[in-house]
Amino acid sequence: MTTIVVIKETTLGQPAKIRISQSELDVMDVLWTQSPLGASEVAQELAERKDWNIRTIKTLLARLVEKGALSTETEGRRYLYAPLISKDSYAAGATRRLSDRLFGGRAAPLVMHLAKDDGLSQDDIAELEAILKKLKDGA
Amino acid sequence: MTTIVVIKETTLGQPAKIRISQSELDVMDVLWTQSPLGASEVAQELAERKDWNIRTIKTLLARLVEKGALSTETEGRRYLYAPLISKDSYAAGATRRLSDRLFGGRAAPLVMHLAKDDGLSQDDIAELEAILKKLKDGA
DNA sequence: TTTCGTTGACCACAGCTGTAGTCACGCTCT
DNA sequence: AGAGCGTGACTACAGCTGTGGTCAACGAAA
Repeated sequence: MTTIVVIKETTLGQPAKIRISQSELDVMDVLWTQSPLGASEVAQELAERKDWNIRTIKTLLARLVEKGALSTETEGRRYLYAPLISKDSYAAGATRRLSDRLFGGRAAPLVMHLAKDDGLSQDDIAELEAILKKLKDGA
Repeated sequence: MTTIVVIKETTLGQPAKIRISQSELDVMDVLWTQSPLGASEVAQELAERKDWNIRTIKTLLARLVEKGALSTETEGRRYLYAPLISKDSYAAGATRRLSDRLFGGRAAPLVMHLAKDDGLSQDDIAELEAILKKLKDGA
């Protein structure tokens, strides 16, 4: 007997290119900081930065669930939302895409852009040097 | 007599947040490499990478002109297109936005993401170290 | 001169995004 | 028991994006 195992694409490689829009990212940020939260709690957190109607936030939450970026858990008659993808992995993907797309995957020119225009403080520079040292030793 | 000089917003600060979409960026890339070019020449360059109908490319060119990302120059009865914003300045803006949005403007975590996942070769590391040294000396 | 291919101008249309509105349902307060 | 209010489900709608079609005009080829 032959067993055929079908692996969904979404389980391979990148976390299934979920596209998160700008506004959606604002919502994700809240839940990356603290989760799970209900819609109104998310709204409360966002209120400081965004002047959004609660419906707008609910729409964004629903879209994120639909896209597979958030999970829901029922609590009473409402949902509690929590991220399904970590900020770290999202950031890694976004960074890589930018680097590939604009700099042919090379990090140096990217860092140079950050450096220009007051992008890097002395602290940043020190921190980067530490990272590089570790990388060199490690590899 | 008083002379009033009106400086359009677009001439200040950032190059007037022109939003360039993914596909549009592919077109810009061609013209950043070589310009000015007519639509069919752009299409020819893109043909190697993209399977786009010439109309699609013309639409993208038109939209980029409309957005102020490209200039046109008439040659006979066709246009020659050329970038109005440099790849460098676009890349700088995109990098800064990413860094601000995802890493609170700090470069270090960004570089760490590049480092993970085989993002940095030994050459890259050496290059970055050189950049950092220059930055430290310069500042 | 008739035909043809190329060009920009304008149009199309579905999916994504930003930003809500409406609705029915079930708690909570009176 | 009735009135509000918060909840998710569904709907709306304009602007952007991806992708390409139509059309009239013009220059080249036959």
